Amino acid sequence: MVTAEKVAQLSGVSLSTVSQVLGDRAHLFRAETREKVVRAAQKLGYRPNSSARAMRSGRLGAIGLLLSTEEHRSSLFEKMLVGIYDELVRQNLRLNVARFPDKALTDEGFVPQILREWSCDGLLINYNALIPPRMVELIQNYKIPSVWINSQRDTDAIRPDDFGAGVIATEYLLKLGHRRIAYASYSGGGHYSTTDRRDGYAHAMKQAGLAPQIIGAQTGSSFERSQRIQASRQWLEQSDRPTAVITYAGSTALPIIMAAIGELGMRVPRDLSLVTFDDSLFDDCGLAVSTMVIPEYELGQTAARMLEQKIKTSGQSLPSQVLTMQLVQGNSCQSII
Amino acid sequence: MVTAEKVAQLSGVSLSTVSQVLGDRAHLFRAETREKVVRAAQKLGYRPNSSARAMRSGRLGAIGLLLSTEEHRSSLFEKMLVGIYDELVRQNLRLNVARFPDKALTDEGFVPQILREWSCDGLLINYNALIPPRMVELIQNYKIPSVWINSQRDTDAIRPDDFGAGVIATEYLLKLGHRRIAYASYSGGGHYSTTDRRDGYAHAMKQAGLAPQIIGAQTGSSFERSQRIQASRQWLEQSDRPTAVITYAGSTALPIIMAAIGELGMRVPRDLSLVTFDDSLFDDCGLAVSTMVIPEYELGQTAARMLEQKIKTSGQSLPSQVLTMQLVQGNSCQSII
DNA sequence: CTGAAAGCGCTTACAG
DNA sequence: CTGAAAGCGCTTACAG
Repeated sequence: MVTAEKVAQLSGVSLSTVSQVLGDRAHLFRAETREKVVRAAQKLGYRPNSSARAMRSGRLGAIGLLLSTEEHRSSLFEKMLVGIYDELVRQNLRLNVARFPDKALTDEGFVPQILREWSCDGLLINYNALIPPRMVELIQNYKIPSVWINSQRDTDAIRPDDFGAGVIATEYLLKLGHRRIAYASYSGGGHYSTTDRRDGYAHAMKQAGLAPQIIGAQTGSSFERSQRIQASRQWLEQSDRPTAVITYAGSTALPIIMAAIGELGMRVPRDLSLVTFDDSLFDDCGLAVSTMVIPEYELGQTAARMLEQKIKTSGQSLPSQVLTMQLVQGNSCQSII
Repeated sequence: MVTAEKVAQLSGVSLSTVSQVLGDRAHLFRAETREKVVRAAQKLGYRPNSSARAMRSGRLGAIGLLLSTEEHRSSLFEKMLVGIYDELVRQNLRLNVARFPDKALTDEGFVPQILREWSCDGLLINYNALIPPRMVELIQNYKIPSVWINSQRDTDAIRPDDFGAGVIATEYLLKLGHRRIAYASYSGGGHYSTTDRRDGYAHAMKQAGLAPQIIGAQTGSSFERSQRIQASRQWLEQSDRPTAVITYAGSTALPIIMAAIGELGMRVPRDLSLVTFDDSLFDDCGLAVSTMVIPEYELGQTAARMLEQKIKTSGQSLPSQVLTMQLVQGNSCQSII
């Protein structure tokens, strides 16, 4: 193992000189001394031990990202991760990823190692589903500065505005002249977005004096993938079928498209207008579906910023933030006026 | 900040007693002493400082995962991450994620912080595209124990057997009686899998005395998503169209399905058999496409194991591993015998 | 059965 | 302009 001590020996200066030259006090030393030290460090492949530094500074130089093992949409996940990471790089912080099942946390004895040891300056907590009470308790007990991602807490949380997005999507289709607008969701799940998007849609419909039409799984249940095309076909075949549909996610839109185009000979957007939610313009199948884009990158980035803030103020509470979603237009909507 | 010292004070014992009771020497102490210490630690919310421990042990207790910023399939990414993580938990290791663009590494002066500082015991390197020579150089220079994921290096690497999977997929369709089997890829990219899967297919075709038919983008180029349905339609309309197609990924299969089913009124598998590559059975659209499954979880898990091995033997070289892919059957293939 | 002391690798006042 | 020394929070041989 190469230590600063060894660099000092090789370059014939003291340990503290090495530290200062390689740190932010290089300007205090003669060019000659600096050169000697830098050359020796390079030759030996010296890398300062981050633990030693952390001990001195009292800061670990890392934050932890806590993930549930419950299913979550992975592309979302990656973009958020990148947003977090980019912000951390700016602050010279490392990113520690941890992950454990909700179930483990209901067990009284279980304390995950990221909480048990002091190895991060703060925590980003990304639980798409419900947050186990015991987790909140553990974190409060240990007084770890934390920010909750995708959570509806009043403080120290950040999430996208799912309700507002439901409204925006609906009003967009209303403006195109649609009246029979449905909302479809084939997956259940305890996350608030499942209800919020739907409620935003229903709210906008009622505002326009129209009756909401909800298609698909109710909260908690979920359609098997293999049944989704068939289920879509059923409601698409009815004579008073909607002229436009808002889908919970791209994965909801796909079987609907398959049923409409493949089985019933319909065209999009000629016979059916579509708007979906996703993390970017949903065009996996070659057809660009107009999308309410979840700002995953910004979510991650802002969460990281909030956490840095909290770490600086040793855990002081911050007001929660709600990020607006934007509609990105594809080729899946048509005016029927 | 709560230190072991404070726990010692509160419980009226010495610092070293606290350390030993909370460590793995608890059995050496009287039950009464143990209780006192544990209670005090709990009351104060004591968490041992991992840096201090790391300094003593000479091991950081963490490994680093290096990611390229170049596009990669995100769901793959998540499963691999989980495989890595599960294995690390078993060894009580933390996971540090880092990420930087290939371009940055061509810059002579740039050394990413995960390499510049000594903050991990070893590195998992996941570059789907080409590995910048400078990165290899940096890692060798610093003598960091490393394992390369998705790389064709002879040592210290792990990857799935893309060539073999191409063969398996083709032989499966041959056995079902297909002769006009095509291979389709709409994306380019420098990764070896692009060529290996195709070459495996071509190899199996030639073995069977048949001429390979490659459809779509050649290496390096890539079809825009919006053109993929149209492109698919073109080759599907020809009179001698293939009866079966192997696609590079699910994202290649989707527009083909859309063109076949939606535009040409074909059925799968009646009029066209499909096999694809993906990280799990590809049924996004409600139709289960038979899939050569990339063992992402095992890839991550095994890579982590290899790295742990290397860390123990202070970086000694390990032979590379190649993981076989399995065919998971959906409803997209039909015998035509 | 418990405690005093050394030391892991650094940084930073302080002395010269 | 450079160096000796203290100390960050732990663990572990060693003494008692």
